[in-house]
Amino acid sequence: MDLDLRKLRYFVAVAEHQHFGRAAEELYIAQPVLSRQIRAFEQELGCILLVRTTRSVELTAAGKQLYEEAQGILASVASAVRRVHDTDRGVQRLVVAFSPGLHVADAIRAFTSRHPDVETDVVPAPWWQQDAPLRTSRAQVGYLRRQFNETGLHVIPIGHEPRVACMPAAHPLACRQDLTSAELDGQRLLDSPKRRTSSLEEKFELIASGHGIALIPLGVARSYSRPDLVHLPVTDAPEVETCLAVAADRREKLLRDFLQTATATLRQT
Amino acid sequence: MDLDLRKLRYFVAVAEHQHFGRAAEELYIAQPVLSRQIRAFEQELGCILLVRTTRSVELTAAGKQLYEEAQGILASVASAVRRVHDTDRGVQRLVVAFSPGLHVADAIRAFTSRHPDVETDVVPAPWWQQDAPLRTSRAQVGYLRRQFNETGLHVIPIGHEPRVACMPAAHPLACRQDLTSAELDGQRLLDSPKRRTSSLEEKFELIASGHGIALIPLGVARSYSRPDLVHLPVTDAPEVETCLAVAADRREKLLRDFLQTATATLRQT
DNA sequence: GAGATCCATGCCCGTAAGGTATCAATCGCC
DNA sequence: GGCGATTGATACCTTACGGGCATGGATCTC
Repeated sequence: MDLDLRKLRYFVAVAEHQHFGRAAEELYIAQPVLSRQIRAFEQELGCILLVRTTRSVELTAAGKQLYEEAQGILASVASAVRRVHDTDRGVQRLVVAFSPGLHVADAIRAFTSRHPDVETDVVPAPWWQQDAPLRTSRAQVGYLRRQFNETGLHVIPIGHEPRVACMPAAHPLACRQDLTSAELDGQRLLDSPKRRTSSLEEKFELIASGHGIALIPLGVARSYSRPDLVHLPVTDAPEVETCLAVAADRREKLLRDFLQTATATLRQT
Repeated sequence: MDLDLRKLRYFVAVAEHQHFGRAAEELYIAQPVLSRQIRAFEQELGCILLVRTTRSVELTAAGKQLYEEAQGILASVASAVRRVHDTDRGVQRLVVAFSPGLHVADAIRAFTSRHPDVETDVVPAPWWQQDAPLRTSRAQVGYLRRQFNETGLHVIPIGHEPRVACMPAAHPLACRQDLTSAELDGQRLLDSPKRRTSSLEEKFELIASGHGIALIPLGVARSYSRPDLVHLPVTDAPEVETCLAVAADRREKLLRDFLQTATATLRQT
């Protein structure tokens, strides 16, 4: 079974755009090539991944499954290659996962000044599965919002964040100063870590187009502001805890140092 | 960065054989092809993976790193493809990891007779990291020896196993009926889950060639017997616990059913 | 020093990936 | 209902790369 990563990447592009033309554009290849490659890929795999008409491209069940799997495969290949390069060049590296809106810059700056020899990277943590980069050892430590399965992870709480209601600027409640959760009762809420296939951007798109409103952490709201959305404090909504997390079986000195530096940085501010 | 899985497989073959000719033979390609592919692979990666002389092939540090990474990548690609096929065909599958010498056949037979619609697979668990297949979700449940990090796993003890001393047939102690651990004091012991790069076969090779002796679970000794090695009971060595393990966040009905069937099977025997 | 072993190089061929031009089906619109 | 726009598929050509064979060149053995 000689799955080809090139074709897998092609498939991912098509799956994401649901459009052969745009996917081809992104991949810098001609559209007919993409059509043929995808068809060949389906034949190699022995199952149909996409249902195409001239007006739409949709994923089949197998296609959806492959798309999910592909995320992990491509990401782990990329980070494996990076680790090989690191080993080759003899550098140590610390990869920090972060949830959007949490600022890791201070801690990383402090850390790199103490360890100029260690290279650092940051990777975003998917909102629907904050712990994924830690579990797949793509990152060694994470600045995360505490809404994930903590088994096997060591978690250090570092703060709190209020939740705000995110709604279209045209919404009847949008002119208010703040809200209580009771006032949101009648509203359709698009809620959190359940639907695995949608990105934050998609979620905002849904909200902007009037499909509902959402309760999101303040930091997320700040980092994704759009003119057609407003964010209102919800006075009695439970706060979100933010935390540092590391895989419980990691014991490297580098990690301990980072945690120490990070918590020290927090205490100063 | 367009890493090619074919070349990665080629590299793995060479790394395992440390010999281009034999690797090529295993891959059913000509040796010159392999030489060129590996060289091209090194250029794509931008680092040297192998130091070759006409008499030996050795992995560089980067090569060793890549070899480690490759194991995981290739395994996860293979299991991803299988899951895609499963989704396509609409079948459910249960993958059982097992440590060598633990017999899972009864439980699986009982399970499949209760769930003829569910396909089952078994995969070997690496001795130096029994929990790996569960952590990478390559398997949903494992028959393992209880010598791994249990955080995030749900563990059900199912039995005990004595340890035996494994030594060359020519060893001075080899004629004994049994031993006590005190008698092993002077001996060089090759012990357990530390060296991550060696297979069980290599370990036995080391023992056979007189580099030391090892304490291993009886079941392992039984399933890997060689004429040039003998296994002697060590009367006071601590026993190894065997167990069923599942990822703590897995809650599928299928898994519960399997655990139930498996423990019931144990009680009968 | 002769022979064996083993990786590298040179040369050839076939397949498959990529490009351009074009077709065919569907939708929107007047 | 017909026309144009959009979009995926097909046809055909070119190029690049994987693979095979023959052979070179280095190293170890005896």
